[in-house]
Formats: sequence, structure tokens, C-alpha cells
Amino acid sequence: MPDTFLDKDTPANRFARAREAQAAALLEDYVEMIGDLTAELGEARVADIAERMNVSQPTATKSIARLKREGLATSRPYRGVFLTDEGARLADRVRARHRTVVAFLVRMGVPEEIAELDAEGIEHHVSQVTLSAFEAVLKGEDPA
Amino acid sequence: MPDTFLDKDTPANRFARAREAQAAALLEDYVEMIGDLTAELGEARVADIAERMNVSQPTATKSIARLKREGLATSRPYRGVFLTDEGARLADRVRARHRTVVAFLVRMGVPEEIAELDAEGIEHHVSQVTLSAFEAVLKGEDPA
DNA sequence: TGATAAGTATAGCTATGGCTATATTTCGTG
DNA sequence: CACGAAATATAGCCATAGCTATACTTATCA
Repeated sequence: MPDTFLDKDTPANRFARAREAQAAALLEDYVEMIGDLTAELGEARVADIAERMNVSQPTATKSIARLKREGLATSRPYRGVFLTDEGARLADRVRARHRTVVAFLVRMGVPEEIAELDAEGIEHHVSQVTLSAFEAVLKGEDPA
Repeated sequence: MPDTFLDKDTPANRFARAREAQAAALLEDYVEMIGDLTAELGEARVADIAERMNVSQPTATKSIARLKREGLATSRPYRGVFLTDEGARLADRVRARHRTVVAFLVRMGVPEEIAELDAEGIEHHVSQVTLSAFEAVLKGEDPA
């Protein structure tokens, strides 16, 4: 499994790697949100996506176009947005990772609300190895 | 103290907040690196900055221009780059935070190398509250 | 000292991810 | 069913952050 979900290959140094993770982050957020909206409302509409992401509707449309290009979502003009199988799998992994990071931070003594805020940025940079370490801590196999 | 070092105000939701943190991240990295180079070599040259950041020289020049605009660094044409007092203070905080995040991840059982890689992305999204929680864990006040 | 090498700046391109304004389509309802 | 409201798309703008190619300065050394 790759370190970040959308990575293809491993970049040269830590800065290049962080840049790649960042590029994937936005797509990950959109995919997760579209998954959430679909589960809640049966479909993900552009207006709802834009509202939850706190961006304007044209910005959401543009990002959705990118999701489609990347094979993560589909949509027809003036219709809702849906995840492809690949998009849905990605959404599941992103959601699980998010939950793990939040739970871990809370376990470390971070207040729920702040954990939620910080996790939003942190989660996209947590490698599989680190995620497993977090899970181990949560399971009580405390390494400290 | 602000959650992220360059923040002015608090954005609307977690996504907007993560976007702000990301905008600050690049500047933080440059400032830290310029501080490192100055300490090591007496001055920070554009070519060295570019090499360490793994970007081309013109890209480094452009980012340095932004640092100057933001009042974090100074430079004269064809000469080295130097941090302002504000830049130097920021560099110190960024460096300390980076060390804390790496040490914390290592304590959680993450291998040193991976901790270093992940920290590069994570550190920019760790709020002061979360950072304090990490420090507490490192001091042995284990909350688990 | 003056030619060349090394370092820096500038021009100009790309893509991303924001935005507002406006056109277009779909939907709901009188 | 047709009209107005709501939703979506499109056009066109901005800044950032990357790149290559090239111009210009500075520095070195024969």
C-alpha cells in the first residue's frame, strides 16, 4: 500500500514528498465528502459539496472536473456527482484514516474539537507505517 | 499564540483552516531552511536553498520574493538571503516544532526515517494545543 | 585584467485552486 | 404548461508554485 493514497512513485526528498501529499489532499477531501453526501442524501450535489468545503460553487465544479479526470468520480451536466469504484474505495480509506487520527489525538489528550481541526490537515501526511503505530496505541499496545 | 504561526484570524471551517495552514507551510519551510543555512554557512544562497528544497533556482527566487514581501527575509540582488528578526523567530519556532513532532512520532514507534518524512507534512497542521500534548507525552506524562 | 564559470534574475509557460459575474438548464409551482 | 427560482456551467480574473530558457552580474583565475 502506498504511503499516500494517490501517490504513484516516491519523490526525491521530504519536501517533494510533502508537496505530493498536499496535491492529493484536496482530492481526498472531496472524495470523502462526496461519499458522505451520497450516503446521507442519496446523491452529492455541487451546491452541497461547495457549501461543506467552504468554497464557491464554481470552485467546487472545477475540482469535481479534476476528480473526473482522475477517474475518481463521474457526473453528467446539471446532475449530481457520483464516485467511481476507485473513488469509493479511496473515500473509505480516507474516512477510516481520519477517524483513526482524530481518535489518536484525543487519546493523546487533545480536546475533541481541536483534534478534529488538526486532523484535517495532519491526516494527509500520515504514512501507513505511522497510521499503524497510531492504531497500535489506540489498541492499548502502548509503546511509551 | 496562534495555532499556526502565520495565521491572522480563524477561518470558517476545518477545510478553510487547513487551506490556511497549507499557505503558511511553504514559507515556514523556507524560513527554517534559510536559518539552517545561515547557521551552517554564514549565509543562505539561492542555489543552496533551491537544492535543499528540491526546486529549481527560479522557483526558489520567487518564493524568496514572497518571504521578503511578508517581512520574513531580506536580500539584495545577487547576494545572499537573510532572515529578519521576525523571520528568525519564526524559524526557531518551526524548528522546535519539527523536532517535537519527529520525537513524538518516534516515541509512538515510528521508525526515525519515516518519522522525519511524515513530520515534514504533519508539523504545519499541529496546533499549539496538540503540540503541548505531544510535549507532555515526551516528558513522560503519558495520558494513555 | 579580462575571459570564463558560476550564481542570480527575468521572461514566459503550465496547472491548481480560489473568486465574481453571467449564461444556461432544470425544477417546482401557480 | 409556462414562468420564476434554484442549481449548474462557463468565462474570465487573481495568486501561488512549479518549470525551462535566457539574460545579466559577480567571482575566479590564467
